Formats: sequence, C-alpha cells, structure tokens
Amino acid sequence: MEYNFKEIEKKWQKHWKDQKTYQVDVDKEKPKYYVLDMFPYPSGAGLHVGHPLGYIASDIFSRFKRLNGFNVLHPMGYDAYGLPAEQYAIQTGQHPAITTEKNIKRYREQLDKIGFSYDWNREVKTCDPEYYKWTQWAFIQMFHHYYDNKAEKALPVNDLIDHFKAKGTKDIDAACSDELSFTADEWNGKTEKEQQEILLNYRIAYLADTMVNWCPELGTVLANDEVKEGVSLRGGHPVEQKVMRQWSLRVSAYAERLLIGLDNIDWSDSLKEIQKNWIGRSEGAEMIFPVKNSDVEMKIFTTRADTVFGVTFMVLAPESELVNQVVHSDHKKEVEQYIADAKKRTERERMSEVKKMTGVFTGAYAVNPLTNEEVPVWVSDYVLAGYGTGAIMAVPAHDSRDFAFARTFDLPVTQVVVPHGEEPADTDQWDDSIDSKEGYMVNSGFINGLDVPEAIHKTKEYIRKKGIGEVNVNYRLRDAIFSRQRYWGEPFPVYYKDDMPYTLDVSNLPLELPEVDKYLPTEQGEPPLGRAKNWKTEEGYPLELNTMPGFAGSSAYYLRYMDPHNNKQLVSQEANEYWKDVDLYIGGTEHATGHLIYSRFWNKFLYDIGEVCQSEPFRKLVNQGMIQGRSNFVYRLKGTNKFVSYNLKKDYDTTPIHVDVNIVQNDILDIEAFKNWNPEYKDAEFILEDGGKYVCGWAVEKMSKSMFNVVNPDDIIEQYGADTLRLYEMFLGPLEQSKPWDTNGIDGVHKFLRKAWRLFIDRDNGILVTDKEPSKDELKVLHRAIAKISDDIERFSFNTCVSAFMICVNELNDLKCHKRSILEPLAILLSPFAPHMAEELWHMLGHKTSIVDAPWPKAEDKYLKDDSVVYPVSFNGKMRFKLEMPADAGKEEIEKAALAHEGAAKWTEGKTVRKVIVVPGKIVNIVVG
RNA sequence: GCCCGGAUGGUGGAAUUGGUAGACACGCUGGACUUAAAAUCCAGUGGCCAUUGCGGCUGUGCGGGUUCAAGUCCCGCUCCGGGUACCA
Repeated sequence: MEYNFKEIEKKWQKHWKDQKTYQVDVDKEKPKYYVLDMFPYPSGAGLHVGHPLGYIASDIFSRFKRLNGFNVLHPMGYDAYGLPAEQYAIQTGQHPAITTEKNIKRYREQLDKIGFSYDWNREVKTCDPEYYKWTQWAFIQMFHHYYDNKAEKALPVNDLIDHFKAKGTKDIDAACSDELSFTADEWNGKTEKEQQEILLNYRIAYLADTMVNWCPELGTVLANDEVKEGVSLRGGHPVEQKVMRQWSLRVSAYAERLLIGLDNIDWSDSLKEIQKNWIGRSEGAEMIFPVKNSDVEMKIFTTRADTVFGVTFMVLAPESELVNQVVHSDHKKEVEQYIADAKKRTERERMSEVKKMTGVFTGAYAVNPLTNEEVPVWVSDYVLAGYGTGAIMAVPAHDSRDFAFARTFDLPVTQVVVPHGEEPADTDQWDDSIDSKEGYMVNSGFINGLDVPEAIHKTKEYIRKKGIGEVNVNYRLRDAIFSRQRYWGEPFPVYYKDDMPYTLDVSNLPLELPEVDKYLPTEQGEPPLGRAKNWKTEEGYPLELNTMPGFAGSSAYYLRYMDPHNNKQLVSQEANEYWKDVDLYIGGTEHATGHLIYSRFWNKFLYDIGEVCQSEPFRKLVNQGMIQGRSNFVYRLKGTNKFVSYNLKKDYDTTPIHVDVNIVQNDILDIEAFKNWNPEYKDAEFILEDGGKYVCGWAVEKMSKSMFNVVNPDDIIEQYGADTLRLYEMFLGPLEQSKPWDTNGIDGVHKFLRKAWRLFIDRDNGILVTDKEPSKDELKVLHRAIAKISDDIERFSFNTCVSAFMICVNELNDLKCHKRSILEPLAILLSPFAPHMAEELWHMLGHKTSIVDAPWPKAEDKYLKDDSVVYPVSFNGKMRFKLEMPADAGKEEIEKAALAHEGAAKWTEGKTVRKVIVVPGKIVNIVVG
C-alpha cells in the first residue's frame, strides 16, 4: 500500500474533530501544562508558509507533553480588531466585521489543514462582544483603582477618597500625573467636578491632557511602541507631537515591578534586554538650582551628580512650564519664537537634524548649589519634557550633546573628570566631550582626586545632607495612550456628565460597537463613533467617542482561554487556580515592547485586585525566527525582451527582474510557464546554458507579494501533505533563528516519511510488522532515538529531532527491521511531528484508541551502552587513526594499546612521546616532539 | 552612537560540558533499472596535492592568545541581523 497522505490526513482530521480528541477540561488528577501561541491578526492575504512555524513548534510540544501525561491547554483565537480591516472599510464601505469574519474563516481553513491539536471549543475573537465585555470590565477596574507606591499595588480609588476627606494629600504616596497638595478641608470644599478632575490625576486608567503621537494620515493617536523612527509602525505615516485630552493607562507606576519580574521568568536574554531598555531605569539625583533674582527653583535630574562642578549652563525643554517663569523680559520675544518653531517641527525633522543644535538664551541665571556659581539658563529641544524633570544641568566636557550645544553657542567647557593615566587637557582643543565613566575628579572642590563611583556616592550624600536635592530613580517607560480616534475597536464603557468621565455599571456590559454610516471622522472632526445614532446612556449622557487600541484585546486573552464561556467573570477562580499561567508562550519578537509589556502590566493589575493568582503571565517564552523569502531573478538585456541565464549574464548589460518562485524549480526556470506568467513575456527570447537550461539568480528577502516569493502552505500540503510541511518547517533550522524558505529541500523529508511508512507497510503485500524479538542492534537504534528526541524536544531543538528520525529510519531500514516492539514506540515518537501518519500506523497496528494518549517511550540505559568504544587517536591534536577498545578498559590499558598500534610508529618515529592524554570514553591524544 | 545576537562546504544546517569539524538533508557527479522520462536504488561529493600505493597538507569571518586539544574559552578587529536613540 502506498503512503496516501491526502486520504490519511483528511480521514484523521475529520475523526479528531468528530471525537473531540483535543477538547480539554480541568482535571485535578493530572498536572496541567499551558502552551500558547501569539494569536494572529487575520489579514486578507491569508497565511504564508512563515506563519505556521511557531504554531507547529508549539503543537509538537503540546502533543509531547500530553504523551507524557500532562493535561495540556492549547487554544487558538484571533486578534480581530485592527487597522487594515478598517482602512479597507473606508475604501469600500464594507463593514470591517464582515471582512474580518471572512478572513477568520480563511485562516481557520488553512490552520485546520495542518493538523493542529487546538481545542477550538475555547476559541476567542477580540471583536466578539462576549469577549470584549471583559476588556471593558478591566478598563472599569483600572478607572476605579490607583497605584499606591507604599503598598506597591493597585488600591481602590474609594480608599483614596476616604483619605482625602480625612487628611487631604498628607501621607499619600501614589502614582500620579502631577504632585498635588491640599488639606482635607480644601478637598471637602471642592465641587464634584473639581474632585473628579483631581481623581483623574491618580486613576490607573485616566483622562488627561498629554503629549501624544498624532498621526494625521491615520487620523488617530498612537502609543510609543506603535511609532518607530518618527513614523507609524503600520503604514509608515509621519507622526507629530501634540497635546490632546486622551485616555492613558498608568503603566509607568508598574515600571519597577515590570523590571524585577523579568528576573523570575524564562525568556531569552535578548528579549529581556529589549524590555529592560524600554523600561529604562536610571538611578540618579534630583538637585535644585535656584534662579537668581527670583523665587523660581529649577529641579534637574542627573545620573552623574559627581560632575556638578563642571556645570557651565542649564537647559530647559521648550515645553517646560518653567520657561515662562524664568524668561527675562528682553528675551521673551526670541524665546516665544523658538518655542513656536520647535512645536512645528515634527518628530521626524527633529531626528533627521540630530547633529544640528538649536536653542535660545532666556536671560536668566541659575545658581549652582555646590559652587554658588551663576550659569546661564537656555531653552533647547534637545532636552525632552517627558523625561526626568524637563530640565538639565549641562556638563559639556563630559556629555556629547551638551558639548555640541556649548560649541554651537560658544559656552565655556570645564573638565572635571580625567581618565586614569592622563593629565587634564585644554578643553578649547577638544573635538568632542570625553567619556567620563572612569577616571579621577579635578576642579571639583571636596571630591577632587576621587574616583568616579566614589565621587558619585559622596556627592549624593552631600546633597542629601544639605537638603539641596534627593536621590531618585527615573524610568523611560511612559504611560500608554489608550484612545484611538477610530471605529474598529472596543468602545469605552464611559459616559460624560458635566464634561467629566464616569464609567458604566458593569451590569450594562458589553457596550456594543454601534453602526455608523461611514468609517470616517465627522465633519466636526470627531471620531467615527460621533456618527452613531443615539450614542448615549439611557439617562441621555453622551458616551465616549474614542475606541480602545489594538493591544487592549490582546492583553488578557490568555486568561480568557482558561474559561472562555464564563459570562459572570473574566475567568473563574477554579479555572484560574488550575491553569495558573502560560507555561510556554511562542511568538515573534516584534511584540517585545508592545503586547508583552502591556499584558504583563494588565496581568499585574489583575493580580493586585485579586482576580488572578500569578503575578507573571508567561513563564517561558520562545521567539520563533522569521521565515524570509527566497526570491528568484531573471536577467533581461537592457532595452530588449531577451533574457540571459545566470551564469552567462556577466557578458551582457542586464536588469534583474523578480520572477515568481512557483515557476522555478531548483533555480531552473520553467520557460513555458514564464511566457504565460505575464503577457509582456509572451514572446520573450532566451540565452540558455550549455545544457539548454535557464538558470535563475536568487536572493534572500522579506517574504512578500511584491517580491513574488510568497509560498502558500496550502500548495505545499496539496503536493506533499501536512505531515511533510510540519516536518520540513522544523527541519529548516533552529526555531529561534531567522532563515529563508526554500521549497527545494522538501523532497528530503517527504522521502523520509515514505521510508518510515515502508518499514510498516509493503507496497504490494500490506502490513509487514511482525512480533519477533528485537535484536540488540535494533534496540540500540530505537533507544538512541528515544533519548535524543526526548532531550531535543525539551530543548526546542526540533531540527535535530528530524535528523534523528532520519538516522533512525535509515538504520532500521538497513537492519530490515519490521518488528512491532521497535516500530510501535517509533510511531509514538513520530506522532507529535507527523500526527496523521502516526495515527494511521497506530490503528493499522491494531489500536482502537488515538495515539495522542499513548505513553511516551522511555530510553533505557541498558540498550544504549556499547561493549566497546572506538577511540580517535590524535598526535599533537590531529586525529590519525581509530582504536577499538572494550568499554571498561582502563586508562593505562588504552594508552598502551594506542602506542602499540601499527599506525602509531609513523608518528612517534624519531620523536619523544612527551605526554599521553586519555579521556575514557572520548579520546586519546599523544604529544610528541 | 549605545545595547544584544550572529558569521561553519555550492545551499539549509549538525557538533548539548573545550575532545574525530561538516551529522542529517538539498544540490551536483557517476552508475543500476527503463524504449524514454519520472519514481526508486547504489557510489562519490569542503579545498589543494597525490590518486602507481597507503595517503599528505589545509580548513569553522580576520589577527593574536590560553590549552595536550579551540567552531566552542580570552583579547583586538571586520561584516551582517535585531533593538534603541537627543533618556541627562
């Protein structure tokens, strides 16, 4: 019987579905294991061959865990809100829900063909009201909590109100937008509106005037992680800075916990590093510089308190409130002009002019609290309003930006740190600031002569004692802007009364997305929801017009999978305490600063309010590498319709043109298919190689339509079957590494599957399996494979698993082994990788239940041990011959045998044997000279 | 600029703790079967030299070092990929 993958795969996919083979429930008798894939955004293009890579790996691991006795939760769903469906809706008028549903259906079809072990009963879609009800619910909780820095957790806003009533802001240490100070009497005397405004300053989900990334092209604001190099991540449209009243999440309150939490989770170092950088913790000092002839005090943040003696000027961010307070009347005009200009510059322009310093003098002078020296106060946009205090002390000798600024405006430069082994130098001669992380202090009063770290410590101590400032920690991580001026997202469960936001009662959830006539802003410039009819509460209060961003729905989906049909809670306590957290999370590294920060934040908040039992959501995380495209080229002679083959093109003046990889095999062009590919090439002529072939060039590029290098998994499955696709995706290389897809190698794994099949079933005579006793050699082959494959799966080294299978099958083939006691365990080993074939073989062997519940075989040492060891014998490190010795031979015995070996004389002749190294079981090295 | 990763045959990659570099595949070459092709099977395949013999030399981006032994460890570079960027 032939290996008929088409029939086999169809049959078992239907069987698994009918039998609900992959449905799981809480089972306290078994240990749990939760394997999660980053759920996809269902795009119109469908899946290409790069998408399932991580899904296949996680599926193999899930099946492996199940075979090892775990109750495995392995769900899948869709990140269904997103810009592409909405952009499409704007162009065509088609409701994004329809497009999205169509795309989901297509995704599902493609996924089903690959034979995944998902429990589809637990599917979630972020755009489903039953799902986003809990996204809205979480938002309401965030609105009603604040972050208490002393308790290091979120607490109810009602507690805060009680405190304000009794003591005002006294003894409050809470995360907030602005430090406020008022008494209980003052609080109690405020109007409802004033009180609500104050509370927004503390809420974890808050509405405030903030500097946002405004993208005019998309008509919406974006979060920091959605902007890269001054343009939007989606679409690449310019982004500008603008103050707008927007919803934000107080993620910054969790900065320290998000940082510390990284220590206890099993993520790759590179990913942890990205998150650490994004959080950007820096320890330093806040210092106060009084402004001369004024009450104004400039508070600055510095990590290098030791360099305070080298301060020669101060700089304020253009947006800083202090600018107005310090500016001298005769400089007012220039300063105002500068601020107006700075505002007009987009983020992008600011970046492209990195080297060019701009700024303006305010006319004011600040007093250095350590030296009492007076230094001029400038305004420049190289100082950011959002970081630290929006004001800096400039030390041009040891900071490259301060140095560039000093040179541009001819300000003095004072050296205070000298590198070890050098002498102080004339700063007028410098071309750049000098690195000051190591060295000794000069021109620095009481810290002269000290090393840098000691000087930092001593200065901090000094300023604390003198009350000039305090030691402080700053984070780069900002609050997440949570409003989008778009249609296709979760509506906020918020209404406005007297211009103040209030949340809906939880019993009114979900607040469903209303219908609109167009997916565009209103004539008044309101977001699309402004077009919705009757968009108000029963009492007539207007509802929020913004919608939530993409990351809202993806921040807690892993919790919803635990209990997807619960209409009373996000997740029941029972389900949460059983499934706890994600044991293995597989996905791309592109979510390092977005989703993976937000969901950790979201989870920590839910943990604080007692909704979930784990403070970190994803215990182990593996990033699969990108599958790149492998493009093919033909070479057209310039100005003709004639194409020259790759190896002959050097003699001609040619233009490389992308050609569809699907009409090229092993870099040989199918000329007829090429002529039919595009009418332009109908009458093309060719200059061929000697063998009459047209050879294409190739390059590794991004897999995309425009490069004609997209390979569709459906086509691969049609030709080779899902099991071959699964195996080949793994065989390509290490999971975490990026690598190009090249269909050419796929024959190898397909052949392997046919060979494996052949061990069980003969082409003509049917089943070959016998009940004969296995030989020692056969047992060794099997148990080596068990040991290697078990170990490699645990290490996520799936490519080497496939090699191990090939070696095992090749050897069993050589041994002509058709014995049940060898082949049955082999079928189980194979089942996570090629589940359809394994299931078919399993049933042919007479089993009535599915192979997914078979026991994973154990490697036994007694079959692995060899009686003898073949030692490579080296002379001066170079292998010269091999020597077979009994496994239990002693060092001396081995040494003697090696020296006595016939091959040894040649290398020892005329030389002295100086040393013999014998590593039992490994190697012999003889040092001669 | 700063931080993190990587570089091994024509190609994808293997070598898990320093111990036979190139496993396993693809491709290529030669052969068997066939009217022919496909499929299948067998042999060879890093480079150079010798192939009238065993074989020898060389080789993991480049230059140094440690070691009996280095793809693997250390120092200094080059190139490629990713992150981040006036973050004080």
